[in-house]
Amino acid sequence: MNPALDAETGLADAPPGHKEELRLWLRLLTCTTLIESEVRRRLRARFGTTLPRFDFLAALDRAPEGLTPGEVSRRMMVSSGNVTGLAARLEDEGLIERRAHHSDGRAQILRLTPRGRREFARQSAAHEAWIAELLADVAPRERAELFRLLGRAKQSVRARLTEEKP
Amino acid sequence: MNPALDAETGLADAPPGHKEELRLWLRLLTCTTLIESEVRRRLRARFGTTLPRFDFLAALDRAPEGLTPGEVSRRMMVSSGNVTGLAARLEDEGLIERRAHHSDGRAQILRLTPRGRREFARQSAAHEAWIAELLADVAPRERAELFRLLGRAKQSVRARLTEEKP
DNA sequence: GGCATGTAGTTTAGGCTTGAAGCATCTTCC
DNA sequence: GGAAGATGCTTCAAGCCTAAACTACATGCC
Repeated sequence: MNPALDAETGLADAPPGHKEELRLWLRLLTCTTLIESEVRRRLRARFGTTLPRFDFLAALDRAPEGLTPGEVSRRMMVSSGNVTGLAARLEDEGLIERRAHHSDGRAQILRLTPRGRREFARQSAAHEAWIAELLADVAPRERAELFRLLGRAKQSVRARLTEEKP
Repeated sequence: MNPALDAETGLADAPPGHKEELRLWLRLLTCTTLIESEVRRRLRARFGTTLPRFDFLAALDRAPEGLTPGEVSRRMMVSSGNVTGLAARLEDEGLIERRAHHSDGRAQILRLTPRGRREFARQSAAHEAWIAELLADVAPRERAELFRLLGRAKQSVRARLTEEKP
């Protein structure tokens, strides 16, 4: 796969149709960055934790029977090496625990400890309220439309990704 | 199981409207992450560079007179300590150069070198094409609407941020 | 069984990122 | 002029993140 490199785009003053997609992408990125860094700030200030840790607990919270590190890696969309490090820290803090997999000798099962579950419940409630607060000025109808259009974008991107690794 | 947790999503109870904002946020984050990690992958594969470096060059490319590190920090929305490190690496690679500020003894001016400008032009053309490619399935009308709604979201978030630090 | 191939996790080197502490310089206000 | 505070930048410690190399186990095929 080779995205048709537009010959005319080489110079700064070239105004091809592409510019619009670029502006859309930059705005998407700005929105995400603004929300994400505010959430990081608050997680740190209120709970002394970080977004990756929060996301990790969230993944486990949704799977009461536990998850393998590989599954956590896929759900969080991060590398498996990253999961190894995060899991070690969370285990040290007593928020998660490891068990051997019942049938696969290579795998493990990670689960929230009772304390991890309690901690996450507190954090999660606050987190949900923060998001609602930050997006309060987007009317319900606009939110629904935004959600739909983002779904479209997601689909568009995913189609291009799977295309090139068959 | 914690009775305060919703059985389906594992998320804590909250006033009814909140779930929707959360789903919107998660989708926004997924979209951004998908595009961003694909762009990182391609920048690495094709140009042996990284997204922060690319963004840094982009900021300087838009300012022919050069920028102070502080200005770069604001435009990239990253900490000033971060800019220090990136600038050092880019200077080592000969892509940017530093000059003393004409009037402020504390400040500097960072500018692209000719080589930096050439490098960025190459990368930028490819980057723009990638974004257009990834978003190709979003129709022009949908793109415009998405852009507008994201503007609304951005505005909503920003209003909440400035609110609390007067 | 036994080899080839694939998959699950870990390790490692290197880069990115932040918040906080620190230094130098600038600005303001007396 | 000079003190007090603000601003620009760097340094530092700690954590996040990835790709690539590696180990250990599993599975398929003969």
